[in-house]
Amino acid sequence: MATPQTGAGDPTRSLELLWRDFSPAPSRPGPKPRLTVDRIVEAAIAVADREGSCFGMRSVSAELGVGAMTIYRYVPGKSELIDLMVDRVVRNDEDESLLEGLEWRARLELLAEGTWEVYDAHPWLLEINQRRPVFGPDSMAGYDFAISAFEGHDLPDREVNLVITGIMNLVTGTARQYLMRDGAEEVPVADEREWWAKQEPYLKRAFESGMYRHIQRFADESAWDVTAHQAMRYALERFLDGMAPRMEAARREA
Amino acid sequence: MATPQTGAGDPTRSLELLWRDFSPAPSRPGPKPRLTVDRIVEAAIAVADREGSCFGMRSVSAELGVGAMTIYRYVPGKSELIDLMVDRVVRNDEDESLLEGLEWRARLELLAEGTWEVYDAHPWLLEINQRRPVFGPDSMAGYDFAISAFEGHDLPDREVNLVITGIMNLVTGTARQYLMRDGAEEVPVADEREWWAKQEPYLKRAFESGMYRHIQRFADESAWDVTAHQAMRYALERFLDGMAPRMEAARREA
DNA sequence: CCTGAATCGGGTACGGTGTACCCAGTAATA
DNA sequence: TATTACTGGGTACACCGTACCCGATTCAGG
Repeated sequence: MATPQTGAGDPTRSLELLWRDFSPAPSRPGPKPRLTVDRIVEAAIAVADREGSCFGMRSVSAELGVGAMTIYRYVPGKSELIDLMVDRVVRNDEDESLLEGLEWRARLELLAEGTWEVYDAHPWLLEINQRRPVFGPDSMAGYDFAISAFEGHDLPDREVNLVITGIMNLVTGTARQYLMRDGAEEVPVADEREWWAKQEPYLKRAFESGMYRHIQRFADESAWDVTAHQAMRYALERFLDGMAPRMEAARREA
Repeated sequence: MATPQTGAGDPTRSLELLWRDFSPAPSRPGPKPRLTVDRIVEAAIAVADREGSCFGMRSVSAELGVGAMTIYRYVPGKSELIDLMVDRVVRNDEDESLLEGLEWRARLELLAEGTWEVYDAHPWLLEINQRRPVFGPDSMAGYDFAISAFEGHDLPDREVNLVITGIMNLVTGTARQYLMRDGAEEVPVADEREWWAKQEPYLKRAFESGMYRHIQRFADESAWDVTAHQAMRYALERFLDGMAPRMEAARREA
């Protein structure tokens, strides 16, 4: 049984670490610290990526080759560490000039694809309670980019907000259904097909029972051949189709 | 730190329990069982609802007034119990005749609202790994109802599937962002407003730094006054707007 | 009726988690 | 050099899911 995470520890502590300035510390007595917060965050991400599901603090310590409790000198607790990991992982070093001249739709698609890629690379993100997000420099930059898609349009701020969260939630929701890894210790159940094969006899019996009238006509086997990314793109495209007339109406007359 | 769940234990065991028939058991030696699977599932749901975040097996035992290990006589483990809870919680006892004559759009909105209500009543659902879902009688009925929305239309099976999962993921994603409870032991951080107030000084400093050019023009305070349900509805309506022309094109000529 | 067998509920214990706490060693300051 | 703040490591605790064992209970067969 995996032990996923709640995220969002003491926000003050997290925020201090997220926005910490890097001015050289005044020289102080005592041994020089062997670690840095950045190295710990980096290591924790590596561990979380590798262990598939959630990670343990002891694993992070081991990754860094230090004692179990040492990292607590740098980071107040696991929740705050997760806040740091989240902000680190959404960092985007792409050259902003590449976006020059992109339409709103292309920009929002880019937003969705970028978010998708992050989830694809770091599925453990999907197990984190993202309610009450703690905004760090990189999450902020992400939101800033999202807003840039609406330049040249007079869509009300409130609606801009709704659109962005809509897209994010759509991507997150789909990613959660398809990308989330199993807990580390569980049997990997080989592939998807085997999973459904196990259910088949029960489902078949259910169909034959005569309840579930509509599902019955749903015979086309290939209906189920949907990749995670296709599902996300389909929902996204329909959503943007629905946005199009509104964006057109809000286009600022030059 | 809460300990959310992975769901999906041994699927065979879960399926056996989900689709167990209720023919009276042949009389066997040994004392009569004091509990039933149903009572355990019911109790576990009550505990999960009350404890806000995830529940412990010992709490379920206590709720039923039995020893810690007793429930393991009825249910193989926590994961399988969760599978049962999920199927129980999506049960819908509404009279199907109420749906008579509803258009596809109204039906899909009903699907979304119903799902939303389930999440609202049982936020712990949002912490469960729903990849590799185990289909029980009630999940099946839910899917059957979803498909019924497409009656009288010749939308390809594959696309029907995409639409349904799209809506479900959209609702789940939004619910996850807004409805998810904090872990039980964490400070409740009172209200939402206090949470953002804590972040404000940092965000303000960030704005003043001059990076984040776009977020800066985003001055309308009321832009953030969005309820969870409004966010869900907005995304849903745009999605359905995008669906409308396709549904129109697929309407079966009578 | 009695006896054997199967099942039940409860208790103990194990390995895992996050982390509070203490202690010895280190290195910059006065 | 003496002081002092700070570091890293180890131990220990409470909690989790649950494997295992044992005595009590109640049926089926003789």
